Amino acid sequence: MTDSYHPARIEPDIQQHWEAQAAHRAERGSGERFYCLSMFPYPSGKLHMGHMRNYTIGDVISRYLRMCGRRVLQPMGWDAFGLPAENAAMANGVPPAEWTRRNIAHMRTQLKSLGFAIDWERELATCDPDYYRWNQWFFLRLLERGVAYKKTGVVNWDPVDQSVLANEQVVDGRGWRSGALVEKREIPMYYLRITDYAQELLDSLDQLDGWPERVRTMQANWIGRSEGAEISFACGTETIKVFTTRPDTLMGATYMAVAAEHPLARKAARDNPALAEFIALCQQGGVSEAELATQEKLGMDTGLKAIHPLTGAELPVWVANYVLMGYGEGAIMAVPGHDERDFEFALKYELPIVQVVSLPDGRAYDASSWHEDYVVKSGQLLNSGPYDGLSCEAGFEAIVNDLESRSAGRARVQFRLRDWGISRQRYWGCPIPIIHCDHCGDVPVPDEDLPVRLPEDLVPDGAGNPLARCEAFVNTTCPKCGRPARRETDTMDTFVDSSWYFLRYTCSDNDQAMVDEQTNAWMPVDQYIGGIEHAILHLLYARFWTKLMRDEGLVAVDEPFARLLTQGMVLAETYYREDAAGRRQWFNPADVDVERDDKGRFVRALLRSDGQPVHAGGVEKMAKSKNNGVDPQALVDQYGADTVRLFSMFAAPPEQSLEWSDAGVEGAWRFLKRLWSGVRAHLDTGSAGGGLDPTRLDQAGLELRRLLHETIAKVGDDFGRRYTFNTAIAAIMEFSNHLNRYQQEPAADRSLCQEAWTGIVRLIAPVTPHIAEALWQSLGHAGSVFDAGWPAVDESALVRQTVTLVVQVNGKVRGRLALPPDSPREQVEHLAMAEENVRRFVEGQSVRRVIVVPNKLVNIVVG
RNA sequence: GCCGGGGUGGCGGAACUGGUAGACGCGCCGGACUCAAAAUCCGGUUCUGGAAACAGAGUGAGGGUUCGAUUCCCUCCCCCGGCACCA
Repeated sequence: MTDSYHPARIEPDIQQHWEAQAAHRAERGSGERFYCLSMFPYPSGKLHMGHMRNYTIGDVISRYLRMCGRRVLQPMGWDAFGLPAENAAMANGVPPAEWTRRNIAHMRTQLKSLGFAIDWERELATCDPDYYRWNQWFFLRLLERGVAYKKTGVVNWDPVDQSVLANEQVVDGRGWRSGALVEKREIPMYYLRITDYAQELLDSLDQLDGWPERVRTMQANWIGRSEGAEISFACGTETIKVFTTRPDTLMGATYMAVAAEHPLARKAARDNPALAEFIALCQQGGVSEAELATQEKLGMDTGLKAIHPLTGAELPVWVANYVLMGYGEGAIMAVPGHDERDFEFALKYELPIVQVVSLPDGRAYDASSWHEDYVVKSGQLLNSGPYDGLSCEAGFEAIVNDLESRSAGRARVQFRLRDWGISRQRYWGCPIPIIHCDHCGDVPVPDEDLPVRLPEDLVPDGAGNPLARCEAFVNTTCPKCGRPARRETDTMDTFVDSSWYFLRYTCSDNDQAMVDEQTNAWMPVDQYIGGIEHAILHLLYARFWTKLMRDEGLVAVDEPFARLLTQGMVLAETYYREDAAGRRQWFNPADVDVERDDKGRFVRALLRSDGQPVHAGGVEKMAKSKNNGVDPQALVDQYGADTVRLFSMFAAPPEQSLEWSDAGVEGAWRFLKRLWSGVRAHLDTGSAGGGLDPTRLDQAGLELRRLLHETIAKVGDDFGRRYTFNTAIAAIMEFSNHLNRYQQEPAADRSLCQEAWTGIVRLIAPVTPHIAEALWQSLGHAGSVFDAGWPAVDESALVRQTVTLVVQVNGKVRGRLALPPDSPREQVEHLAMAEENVRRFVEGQSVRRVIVVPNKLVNIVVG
């Protein structure tokens, strides 16, 4: 053992040793299986702090459970298809395949240098044909079952680049490269019927009790089940079908509104140029919901009249940009009296507003301004003819019944969730295995011809999909009739790739089948860890895909992830200077020095290169745009993997955002140095001397041993149940402070010190595995610390001689009592009253109550 | 706009079931060691008053429930995540 801690010397050796021993192979061990999965990274170039944090959390859990005797699978792979590779190709002229594979190689090296207990034999990349062939194979099964189907969908269209744009490529309504105004355009796409699974996806959320409540709530709201009615309004020879959650307010409907894309709107526009112009206006802008929901409400009368199915009254039909074609029927009955958006619209276009539900406490209705209580369902119907006086519930039922008897409507459940469009007009993705034949139509590629390989040498240029221009790919023959035909050039949404990768890890060596019996042996994933930003889409699609595979008889589980941990973002301070035009130039925190006053408060920040001040821009998510990224690799090179791992686990609990601090890293480094020198000092005193005999310990020894076993209990609880690694580490630090102090006493018991150090080394091992292995051997053990087992709590060591009770008067602390545990209530009260300081506050007042919480607190209520 | 989450010392955070607010770490202040510096070690550190004992205030703002509220309820402010083609 060296005198001081040198991570650069020990870490590579230990990593090589693990590799030589195949220490992280999932088949090792004999205990119950545990599948610990971290969300796989997009290979963007190099590891960032978010990855580092995510995988450290997974590694701590994996290594802790491994020490507890579980057989742990911790795999790793690459979410390797996607837009950034195409953007990099445009910038550098390098094919996405080459760029991606180079990034993977580099990031794999980085992950290895961090010492994660990953079973690398199962590694996969979604851009490998061996992986994506199964996307294609399963897509064909879904097509056979009718789960996959084709229909048109709306996309962002850049008229200059002649390209479909992703939502993030639309900036302020314009294409990010061309600057052209973006238009909505309808194109044919493949969809998956996730709405057929909406009810099951909603219902089984209840079983996911290992998921954070907020994620379940977000998913439930996303699925958005609502009970209401479908109502048909005659409109000339056509019918306008609407869905409403408030059929009870039908008598308050004063106009109809349809989406700009609604067939009726298009028809009406044919001989109405003004309306056609308005519809064209609605086609401008992007398709994202945030954009649609925040735009100004606009509308135009079509001149058409719809017939109210109960009263026969004529209602004007409007086109309105707040009605979405993608939700419900693309048309609504507007009840401005009891819907805020309809109200706003009616007020703007001077449409009639009718109150049909009475307000609570007989409040007066005000048709000139909106009030929240207009949507309440607790009142009685009025202005509703035969339904007057009914409650909303009764009115709902009566009106739906009447509609049904006239074949003008029925009760129906509607989901907010829409079917999943999986077609992407992009090159770097999994080809959709379809061949278009002029004679046979859309023909699935036969299973034996899979995979449809993506050519890997194309370079996108931003103008459309290069795959569509790749003759060698596009031109083929029809599998049915053998005549010349064209391949589909759309690729799959990358969410398809990430919807089942966790299944493939369990059987990645099987080239005959998508999954096998190993899959059912490992599934479900016991613990899934990833960013909160995936709370809805990725997790919902993965749940859905798992159910699809279950219904195909491929997997046994209903739900893929038993327990979910959503980690927070990694943040860092930002610094900038403003130029004359008000543009900000951002400086990396590593290049800035901070001056503080003598109370440690921030005074100013100076750029190291020129000594001149910069502005502090607050703490933000690490991002290229703010130049506040901290490179984990630089820190690993400087301090070693253990220090970086330790700080990232210590600085915040996993669910919260983590603020990066170089000074904090320094603190983690100091702790590991003290740990090293503490063990070193212990070993320098000579032999540990026989076994520990607790009965021969003095007061200080008993106290230290109690702290040791309290710490073992606390750390095990924090690692195993709470997943609050920060408090586990704090407890280990606290105990090691005590131990360092204790072992400097001349009367310190050497055997107790030995027990304590071997305890600490095992407790910290999941977080800082390299130093733990090294110290474990220094303390005289052969073999790996991860084979040593988790330390056991000695219950007898936990017994306390005294407990401290707080004495309060009227809820304010006025004194403390040191008493044997479980002292009788009378004695506690008596001693509390006798306290000098307590008497001062009780004197002259009458004692009304005395509350005693055993072993904790006495509160004397006076007054 | 809609859905979800958060706000505690100079800073990151702790307080797990309504019971001592500020564990642990950073920073800062003072001291030891050193020719000196770095590193290391020891002590102090919520704010206000006080030499101290101690007292008062204090968990985004305001109100409520309770013997007792960071924790439960109501109203408001600010920050962050998601919104279906970023992953």
